[in-house]
This record gives sequence, C-alpha cells and structure tokens, in this order.
Amino acid sequence: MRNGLRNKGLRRYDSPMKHRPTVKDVAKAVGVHASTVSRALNPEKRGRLSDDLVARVLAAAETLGYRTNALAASLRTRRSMAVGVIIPDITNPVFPPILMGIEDALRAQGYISVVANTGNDSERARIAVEQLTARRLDGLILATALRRDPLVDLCLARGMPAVFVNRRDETRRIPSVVSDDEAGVQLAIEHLVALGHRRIAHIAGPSITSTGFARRRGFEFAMAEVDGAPRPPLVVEARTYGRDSGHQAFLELLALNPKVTAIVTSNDLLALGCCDAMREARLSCPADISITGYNDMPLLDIVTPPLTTVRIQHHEMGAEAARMLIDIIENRERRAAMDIVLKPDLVVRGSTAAPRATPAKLQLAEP
Amino acid sequence: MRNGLRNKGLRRYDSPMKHRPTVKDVAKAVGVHASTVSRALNPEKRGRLSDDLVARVLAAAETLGYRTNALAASLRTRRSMAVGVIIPDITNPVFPPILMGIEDALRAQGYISVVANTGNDSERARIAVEQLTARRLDGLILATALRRDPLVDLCLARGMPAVFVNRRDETRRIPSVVSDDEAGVQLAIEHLVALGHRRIAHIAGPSITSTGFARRRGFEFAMAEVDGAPRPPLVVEARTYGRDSGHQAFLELLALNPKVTAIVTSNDLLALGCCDAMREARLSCPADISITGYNDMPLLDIVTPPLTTVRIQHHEMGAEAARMLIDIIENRERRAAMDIVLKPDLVVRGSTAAPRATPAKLQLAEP
DNA sequence: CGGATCTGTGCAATCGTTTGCCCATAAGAG
DNA sequence: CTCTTATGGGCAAACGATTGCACAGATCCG
Repeated sequence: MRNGLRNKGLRRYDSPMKHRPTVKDVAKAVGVHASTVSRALNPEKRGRLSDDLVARVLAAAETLGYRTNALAASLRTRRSMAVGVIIPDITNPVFPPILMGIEDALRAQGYISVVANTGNDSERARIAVEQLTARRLDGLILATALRRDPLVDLCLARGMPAVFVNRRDETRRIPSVVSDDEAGVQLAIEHLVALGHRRIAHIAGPSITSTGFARRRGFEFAMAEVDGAPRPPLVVEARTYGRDSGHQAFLELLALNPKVTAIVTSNDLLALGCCDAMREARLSCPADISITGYNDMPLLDIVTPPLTTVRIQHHEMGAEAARMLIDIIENRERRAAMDIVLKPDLVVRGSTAAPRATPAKLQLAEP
Repeated sequence: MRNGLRNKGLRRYDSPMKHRPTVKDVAKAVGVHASTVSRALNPEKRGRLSDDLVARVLAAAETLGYRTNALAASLRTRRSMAVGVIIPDITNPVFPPILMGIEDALRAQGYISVVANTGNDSERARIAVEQLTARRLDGLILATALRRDPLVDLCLARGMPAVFVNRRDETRRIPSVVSDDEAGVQLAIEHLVALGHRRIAHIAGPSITSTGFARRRGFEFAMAEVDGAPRPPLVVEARTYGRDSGHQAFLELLALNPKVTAIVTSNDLLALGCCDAMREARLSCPADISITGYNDMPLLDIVTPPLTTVRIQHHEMGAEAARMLIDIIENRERRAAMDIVLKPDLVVRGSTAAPRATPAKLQLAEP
C-alpha cells in the first residue's frame, strides 16, 4: 500500500474541472500580495492589517467564490484539523452513537472526522491506520482495540496521537475512554442474585477484545462472592460478538451445564442469539432461563422478551475520547496520561425474573 | 467556514513529531534524484527505469520506512483517491449496510471513503460538502437528498462529481442509485389485499425526502387500482423517519379514520412507532391492524410482532453507487448519465394477517 | 531634527510529490 | 567514424497556502 494514491492518469490536467480561485487570484483582484490575503483570511493573524484592507479582501474572496485548499494548507502547516476514527463494524449498533459523540465533540472544536470501518479484520485495520497516517490526520480514535493490539505500536512508531474508545490495550501506552465493564457485569449479577439466581453462567465475548476479557473477569470476580454459585464459574466464550455466535455459545453452555438458571452475556447481540436458541429449543426466557445483555442497543425494548441489559454512555464516551485526543494533539498534556472510566447503569426489562422453584426439564442431552 | 483549517499555533514546528522520511531522503540514500524515486515507486511509470534501480529504491524506501505523503501527492496530482459520503443519520440502521457496500466497492478500486454525518441538518450537510470539497476529495456520494436539494447546486457549482444513493433529487441533474419504491409499496399492498384488506392506510415519510414522496405516490397509485379502497386514499405524513413520529402519526391516522385494518408505512421505524402506539392503546397487531414496514432493518425478526417489511438491497445499492461515482470520476462516462433502480422484495413476517371481520378463510395468495 | 518604534505589506522559502522537458551515455545504422 | 535513436535519469517548475524576515513609511520622543 505504499502507493494507494497514484494518479491513474485517467483525468488529464486539462480536465474540465473548473478553475478554483486561489489566494493569488484574490490577491490580484484586491491588488495586494498573496501573503496579505492569507493573513486577512485568518482571524488570528488579521490583527496587523488595516480593517479596510481586511474588508476588501473578504469581499473579493466572497465574490470570487474563493475556498481555501485544505490540502495545500495542511501540507504547509502540518495540521489537518481532522482526526481518523477506526471502527470494527459500523453495522454493530454500539458504534453509531459513539461515533455521534465523537463527531459532536470534534465539531465543537473545529475538527472533522474521517471514519474507517475495518470489518473486524486486523489487516484492514492496519491498512486504515497507514492510510490515515499518509493523509496526515492529526490523530486517531481507535474503537478496535484488542487486548494486545499491534495498532498501538504502529501509532507509536508513526508518532500519531491516538486514544482508545470503548476498548483499550493492556499495555496502556495509549490513553483510553471506556465504560467500567467489571462494574457493569457486577450490576447484572447483583440483579440476578437478588432475584434468587445462583447458577449463573456467562457467555463471554472474544477474549482477545478488551471488553470481552474485562467483562469475563468482572463476572469471575463477582461470582466468587456469591454463595452457592458454581465453582469454577461457568463461562463459555463466543467466537465473535454476533448474534449467531451467541446462539452457538448458548448450545455449548447448555451442553456443559443444563442447570443454569441465568446467563449474563457480554453483549446484546450475544443475548439475542441466546434467545434465538432458546426459542428453537422451546425454552422460555425468562421463565426457564433469565438473560442479560450488555450495551443497551436500540430496539431492545421491543424485542421478545425485552432485554434486561447494561447501559453504557456511548455518546459521552465518544465525546470524551474526542476531547481527550484534541488535548493531546494540541499539546495540552493535561489529559494525555489519563484514562477515563464511565459508569454503566442497569436497565431492567423482561428477560430477567426469579428462577423457577424446580429447574425446567431441559430437552438437551447431557454429555 | 472559510477557514476551518487554521493552525491554532499550539503545536510549534519544532514539535517532537518524528521526522518522516521523504522522497528526498530515499533519493539521498540511493544516490539518485527525487524524481527517480518517485518514478520507481510508481508501478505505472517504472517502465523506463532499470530493474536494478527500482529494486534498490524499493529496498531503501523499505528500510527507511518511507510512506508517501498523500497530502503532497494529492496537491500535485489533483487526485485524492478518496470520496466523501454524506449520511443524514448514522444511527439509522438503514445506512450502515449501504456504507459497507460503498466501502467495499471503493476499496476494490483503491479508493477510501470519508464519512460525514449531518444529523438530518441541511446546514450541516452544506458545511460537510464545503469541507469535503476543500479537502479536494474526488467525488461525493449523497444519501441525504431531499426532493429539491440545494446540495445539488452546490456540487454542480463546485464541479464536484456526485451520485445519490437511496434518495434522489427531482431535478435529476445528478445520477442516482435507488430502490424501486413504488414497486416496493405495491408489493406490500398486494400482500395485504391478498389477505383480504381493503381499508389500507399509509403513514408516509417526510414529503421533502425523495423516498417519503415516492413511496407515498406508489401507495396512491396502487390503491387507485384496489376495489373497495377508501377514496381518497388514507395518508398521514410523519414528521421524521423516527419511531416517535410513527407513534404520533398512528394516533392521527386513527383519529382520521378508526376503521383501517392495515397500515403500510414508509419505513421500519415508523412501523415500530405504530406498534408502540397500538400497544398503548391495547390494540393487537396483526389481529386488529396489520402493519408493514420498509427497509428490513436488523432485528425486525425478533421484535413483537415480527415485522412484515420490504427489503431493499442496501449493500448492493451502496456498491453500485460507488462504482458509478468512480466511473464518473475517471471519465468513463459510460454510466454518468444513468440512474440505477434496484428491485425490492417483500419479507412476510408476523405483523400482517387477514383482517378480523373477514368472513371467509382467505388462502394466502403469496408466492 | 535625528533616531527609535510601530504598522502594514511584500518577498521568498517552505511543505513533499509529480512530471514535462532536456541531456547524457550507449547502442545501432550507414 | 559520424549520425541517429533509444535508454536512463536529472532539473526544475508546478500544486496552493503559510509565515519568518525585511523594509518602507508613519509616528513619536527627546
């Protein structure tokens, strides 16, 4: 990918693309030097110019329809006022709200975002970082972090400011904004325990992701405190964060221990996958097994059953990450070395209830 | 916004940012001129150089960790190999799959995408177009089109290649890739009619959007053919494409005519909003009223009731739009003047059933 | 009235790549 | 042995904006 940007030679220089007026054209129109125009156009350097001149330049720029060429400006200033956002899968409903938060915060400071979607492919993620670096963005927000993520080294090697959002790298060399996953899982468990559950299992997200790992650890820690809980704790790891992985993990879990009365999942889609599997197995949620999700993605209130889940502050998380990155970019080191951890909430809906007095007759064969 | 890109002066030129090797550094290392390096790095211009030299340049570039500065290259070539995508609301589940289609097709041709989200705000959309133009992107894909959209004039004035996806401008000055909305609505109506419905109403999307308008028109045309249908056709226009707008529109519709037995909505979220309202009103869907959505967004299969809807080819639509745009950018005018219309499908689920009062058992005349 | 201090602008050098044009050297032709 | 004709690469001028420095004229001070 050293040369992703070659002119394919298909458009000639004499292309019909309109000639865009440059700072020189404006200068000519006003009868001053280009540098003067540049200064007049920049509010921060305008001070030393006469008000009259500034007004004339502005007027001329307006009538000519002048727009500054961001490419040229960035090349010269080494600042693009743009940051890249790397997302594993934009179709996962967790990310759009985070993205909105990022955009809102960036816009407030005059930055724009460039979003790259990697489809959970680490090679594509690497390429995305390379491309965004090649375009000289001012920084990167990574929502893709694995627990040990090579992107960290890449960013560090390229001297590219970066922050993690939602996930983070275990080496902690890059600041992050995350939700407190251990606390979130604990909320779910406390809720289930209060309902009377003891045989609570966990369907974990991929352990290479920081969220999957942290939530699992939170589960194991919290369950260690629960009297009468299975030892060791019951955990099945899903292959991905997708609905069908949840389906599959549910079947594995039931094969492992058919007596579970509640499942804490690492993500809403996994939870929905469990519901799919239960429906197929003619089990009822929450009558037979209670299920909790994680993230509180949209529409969870009208699926069947409405899913009890842990809500995280997506928008705020994105906004905080963006603000942090800008601080780093602009050398306000105030926040450069900090991690921000937001608190999650539990949203109780219909997928959790007290366990049956006698465990349901499960139709799945025991191994 | 003439100057979104000013250096805020917060990072000095002597910043600790690593010195990135340039083509000159590579040239020095190999002992040739920078122009030679440039040629060696470009497969298409490599022909006139000796194989040996090319190999040495490549090796030197590799060891120095050279990456071409896309900014500088774009400035010189006037090509950025990047296209902008303007989306009204990324949290609307319709758009991520379209975006994926766009990205996939772009990537296949070596382009990258820059996504801007406008939050349904036409002023922000304008600013986005300005910014992307300022960054000299090669083209724009617009998913925001209103029926009479000022962005069209803006793109045309700036000489910026553009295509519409999912929506389109009525003036038809910009090519588009859309789904056949009239056909889609007709599918829904035929299905309902086959079930025995006659008093079918429509909850339309905002009439300023091309989709809202086209689906409404499709509804009116198709209903004109239905014997025993209300005259004039029953239509309520929702304020936005959001769930609560659907809720509200449903109440208006019922106030207007309490006897409807089926509702064709312009969008899944509107349909879900209707379901919300029905639940509150202790009405049952589909027993009391059948409802169809539009778009087949994710999770519709597990909401209650599972929604009958019109599926459109999101991914393909995005991909086709991207391919079309690239054709235009690269002056292959083959497709420049065409519109592409994809065919929708009906997905029958649980939200539609025979009307309650129907005396005879109606056989499902459905494929 | 000479010199010091401002003010307002122009000059020219960057930023890093690309490419039209020209010029060596070598090879082949006559 | 001289004259073309390829080859292989160097030169320098773009692309468009920014900015340190210089400098002319105006203002001010003693």
